[in-house]
Amino acid sequence: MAETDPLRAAMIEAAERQLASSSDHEVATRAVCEAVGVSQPVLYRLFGDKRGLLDAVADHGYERYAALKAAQEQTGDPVADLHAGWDGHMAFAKANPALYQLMFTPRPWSHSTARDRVMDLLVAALTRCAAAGALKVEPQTAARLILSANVGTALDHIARPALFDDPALSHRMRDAVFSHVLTTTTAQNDADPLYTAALRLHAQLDLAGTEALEPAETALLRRWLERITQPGRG
Amino acid sequence: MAETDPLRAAMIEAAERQLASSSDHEVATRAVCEAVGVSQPVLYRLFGDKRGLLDAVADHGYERYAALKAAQEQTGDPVADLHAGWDGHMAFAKANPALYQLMFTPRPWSHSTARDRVMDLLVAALTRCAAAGALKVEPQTAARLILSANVGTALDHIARPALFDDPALSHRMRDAVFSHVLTTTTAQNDADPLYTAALRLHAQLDLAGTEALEPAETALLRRWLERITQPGRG
DNA sequence: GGATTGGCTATATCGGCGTTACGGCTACAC
DNA sequence: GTGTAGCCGTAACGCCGATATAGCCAATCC
Repeated sequence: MAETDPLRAAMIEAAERQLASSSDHEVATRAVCEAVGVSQPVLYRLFGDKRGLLDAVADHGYERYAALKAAQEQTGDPVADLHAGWDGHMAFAKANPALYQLMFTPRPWSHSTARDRVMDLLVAALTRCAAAGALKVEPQTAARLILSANVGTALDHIARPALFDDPALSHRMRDAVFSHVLTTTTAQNDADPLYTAALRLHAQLDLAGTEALEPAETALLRRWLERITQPGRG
Repeated sequence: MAETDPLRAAMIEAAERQLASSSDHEVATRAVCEAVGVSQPVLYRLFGDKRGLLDAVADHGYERYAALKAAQEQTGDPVADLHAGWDGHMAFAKANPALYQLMFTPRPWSHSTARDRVMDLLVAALTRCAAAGALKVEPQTAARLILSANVGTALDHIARPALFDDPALSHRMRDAVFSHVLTTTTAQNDADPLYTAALRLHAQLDLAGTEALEPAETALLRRWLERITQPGRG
């Protein structure tokens, strides 16, 4: 977090600019060096490698992504925030396609944590939904489903020449995944009330904790709840 | 289809081999040339460009993909075939991750038609479902949804260190998307009977055609059906 | 039958890339 | 003042994609 090196930040921004403007989504170390007026060895001292530079660019992209999300998730309704989060994700992908691919497409030997941190954000938003009793599955599982669908839809959007039927596709996918992850809002679909109640309590413990139980007791309770919501782990 | 140039095929296979074995999912034109015993100008004569070679590798990957699918979709039940198709897609991605990314990840300036042809295959499978009255939306829309979800899930699978919970995630996603695209098999969910009947008739016309109407009449009928199933297009 | 010509090949090369060894510079320690 | 340690730029290495050039071989034509 203490990213106070101005030179490092300048090189990251230059790299991101060149990544966005280059026609083949490629960036040359020489170009970013002479863009900020330094020579190549400083790049290798700061980032160690070209991959290190790209990882830093991806992490910087996460910072912007997180800032964009923090400026938006303010509603009291967590499922409304979840819907807005999906649309914000798609907007981010459409606005910065090259950076998006750098962040969310699998790169070999990548040490960037952008994707994992995005998923942490999503898990947090989903935990708030679970605390409100709106989640049918564990937040981790739901997050992985939602993020995968979001990435797939965004990459499809990037690959196409940006045809006309964009938002319809995205919203269709969003509804499809959400309806398999969220409880139906109109009629409280309690197919397995014990399961959903355990999920809800677990999320509440994650969010606020409790002072009524000792820490050891709370930990044991969490394990019991996990055994209810993850029956396969014995 | 008349791909009878053995040298071209050998170079494509060499490139695919090196792509799969290289740690960074990269391939060098020099390496594929000396792997088949020719020099670089023949590569540029045959493929014009490195991108041309990669496009050819991607298209060859589609050939294997299509062969794998043709050897499998034999059941009389089209929705069962659709489920098997999803699982086959995931298996293909798991078996050849580098080739999969080459085929399904957006590359700038790519002239490969692998992704489009995969979607054509999917549209055909979905048209069979629509002819059986099992589809709720147009085959094109359903295909784009399914393919996007499939790619997103497969890339998530590739990015992760291949943890344990693989098939559960994939099948969850599959069920989520399919249930928003297929009619519920247990109870014939005819929320909009006219719409679904129009879809079904359109698919039947695509599959078999009709001799009861003149060609011009059939064409007009198709346009009417499309106006029913795509009310936004005026 | 021998010269010619056109297609195809390999050699050699160019410019650019990622990466690093090396020498010089500055700033501080004693 | 002198030694020293860290930092920087210059220059170079090896690899890559792409190409100009020259040689080869076979078919063709007089």
